Amino acid sequence: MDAKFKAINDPTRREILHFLVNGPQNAGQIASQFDMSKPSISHHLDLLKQAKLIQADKKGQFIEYKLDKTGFEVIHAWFKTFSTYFEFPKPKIRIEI
Amino acid sequence: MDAKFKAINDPTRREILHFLVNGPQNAGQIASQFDMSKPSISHHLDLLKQAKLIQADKKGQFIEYKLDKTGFEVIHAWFKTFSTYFEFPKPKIRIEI
DNA sequence: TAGATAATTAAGCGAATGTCTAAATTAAAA
DNA sequence: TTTTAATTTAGACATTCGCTTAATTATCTA
Repeated sequence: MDAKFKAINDPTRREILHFLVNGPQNAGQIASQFDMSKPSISHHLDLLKQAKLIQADKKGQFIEYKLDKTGFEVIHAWFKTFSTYFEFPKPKIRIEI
Repeated sequence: MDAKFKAINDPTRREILHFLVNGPQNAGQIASQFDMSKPSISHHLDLLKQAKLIQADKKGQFIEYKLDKTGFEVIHAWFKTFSTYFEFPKPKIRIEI
């Protein structure tokens, strides 16, 4: 639990998560999008992995990262504990009969 | 944005938020539920307030705190940017005609 | 097998975080 | 008005965090 909130606390890590919405990327591709050393990005990836917000798949010499539903669901569940206090805006639906 | 993620990163602050789901409480009442000094709790309340996750209402000598929808909606919106990648479990609805 | 490439691990350092005690502020009560 | 109570502000200190460079591990290729 702590690891997940810690993971999303950092802006670089949140940006990594957003990049991965467009599909899996390997560590080098991710790092190339930041003005930051590769070891730093590697460390960020490690924290995201520990939080189960991303998954790592080793593909030969490369390591491919993608979003992991597991961690997101846990955060989402925490968030929903506040829905008794106030409802969040929902997408409108329309039913025609 | 950063302030909100920072605010929910700390376990004490998350616990404060949960206490306030049951209704407003003043600073002393909140502090009494933690094995921690009042100034520390006061500081946590300040960070939650800056993040617009809680609101403060001065009532005479007391200060009453309650949840603030503003901040929660911003976090919720961030979270929803990942819904294109995977859907989160939704409550089932049933329509009878 | 030797060399090059992808990525992580290790070590170190300044900045930010969370906690405490002591002091200050504000409002109620005697 | 003096005292008490509720709360915050200030200052100090240990821990954690995010970053860097250097070293290590693992894999591919010539």
